[in-house]
Amino acid sequence: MARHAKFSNDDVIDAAARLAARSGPAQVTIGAIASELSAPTGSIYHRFASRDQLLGEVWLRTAANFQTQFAARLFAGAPRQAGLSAALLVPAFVRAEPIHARILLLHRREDFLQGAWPETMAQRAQALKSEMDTGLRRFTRSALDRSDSAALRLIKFALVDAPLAAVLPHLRSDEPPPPLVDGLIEIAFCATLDAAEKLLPRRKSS
Amino acid sequence: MARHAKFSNDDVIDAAARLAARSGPAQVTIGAIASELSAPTGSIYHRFASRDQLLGEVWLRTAANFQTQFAARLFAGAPRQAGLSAALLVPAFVRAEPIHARILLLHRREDFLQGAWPETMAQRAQALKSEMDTGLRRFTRSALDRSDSAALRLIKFALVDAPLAAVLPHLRSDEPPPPLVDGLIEIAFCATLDAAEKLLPRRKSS
DNA sequence: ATGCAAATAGAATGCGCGTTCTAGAATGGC
DNA sequence: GCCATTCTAGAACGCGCATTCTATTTGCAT
Repeated sequence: MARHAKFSNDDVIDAAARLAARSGPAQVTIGAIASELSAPTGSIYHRFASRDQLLGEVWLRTAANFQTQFAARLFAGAPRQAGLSAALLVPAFVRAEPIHARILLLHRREDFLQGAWPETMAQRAQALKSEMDTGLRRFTRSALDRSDSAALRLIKFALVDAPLAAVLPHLRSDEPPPPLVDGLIEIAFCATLDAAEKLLPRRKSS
Repeated sequence: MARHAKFSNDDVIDAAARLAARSGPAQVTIGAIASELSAPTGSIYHRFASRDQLLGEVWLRTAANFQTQFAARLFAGAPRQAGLSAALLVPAFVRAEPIHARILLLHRREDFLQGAWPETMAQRAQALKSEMDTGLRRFTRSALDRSDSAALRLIKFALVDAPLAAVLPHLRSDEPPPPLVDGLIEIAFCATLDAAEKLLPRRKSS
């Protein structure tokens, strides 16, 4: 019925993702994507209604990819084991998919879309966020037998914040994190969970 | 001899800093600064040769401010005490000067000046970086009696990366970090230094 | 073969922002 | 009081980029 697309939807997203990972979302101009693909600028708009739609898609696809793996690890086995495995996903993800990792961890969501997100994408972003929130809450209950905000904060530090911190310098220099990084994450994870069990009384909801 | 300046050099930097902290360096346009000051755009250029010069100044002033305090704490007393005190400067700085903290910790240096830094500012930035590097190296020697890269990486995690991670969620939501955050930082700091003393043999330079 | 749907192709448009330019006003030394 | 100097004031310019518009091409259904 019609001419075949030379540049697929994913071709465009991939090109945008490469640019974003390399030099940040601000450098992802329609012109830059076009020349990365050797395509004319107009063709981009046959796939995406606007630059915002495209950049939002880049971010959402990457975030969903990471969160799926994270959630899978978080509930595979005994809490302590599974939690550590989830925490160690962070450096593993950085090594396996440095482009996606740089997109997700090196830039803030607001740098992709400065203004408001298009309605349907805002919903998808919100869905990802609640998914992560309820996952962490569920994990906190199973690991500490509590779900107050202090317990949640501790778990989030052990599972997300500390791994991110350990990996960040290597993301910035764009080199794979050395094995030592996994050690740092494990140290922080164990120390935080030990402290949580020691300091926080169980079965109390402050 | 001449007319008095209505807007001082620091007035301009402060206005730019407020805007950068509130909505990121990309939103710090000359027009935005001007309207923040109720000044005409032209006046900005009587103080700074270009937007790059101004934004660079914002970043450098903030970084120098933080680093001075950090270095002071790092060598005030016994290593373990002093190190913890330096690590805890991070949340203290966020509470005391949220604007400067957001500028320094929430955005990357490259988001302030995308291209190359003006020569003299590049030198000042480099000087700050080496100052921090040698400070950390000196601290590593005094705390662990080593200065190989593994020891340095551990110390940097305990002193910089982990505190940053603990504070980051609160910077994003623009609320002062609760006291619990100091606890997290202390836990990570002590665990990392304990592990370093246990795992790394002393007086070896790998 | 032929027409139409859906692409490619890239020039044209409009806008936002950094920077510069022109005018007018204040200040202090003479 | 007058001049040189340095500011305020804001309009004007030019460039880069998102978006749109006008061809032109392609391939399947008929």
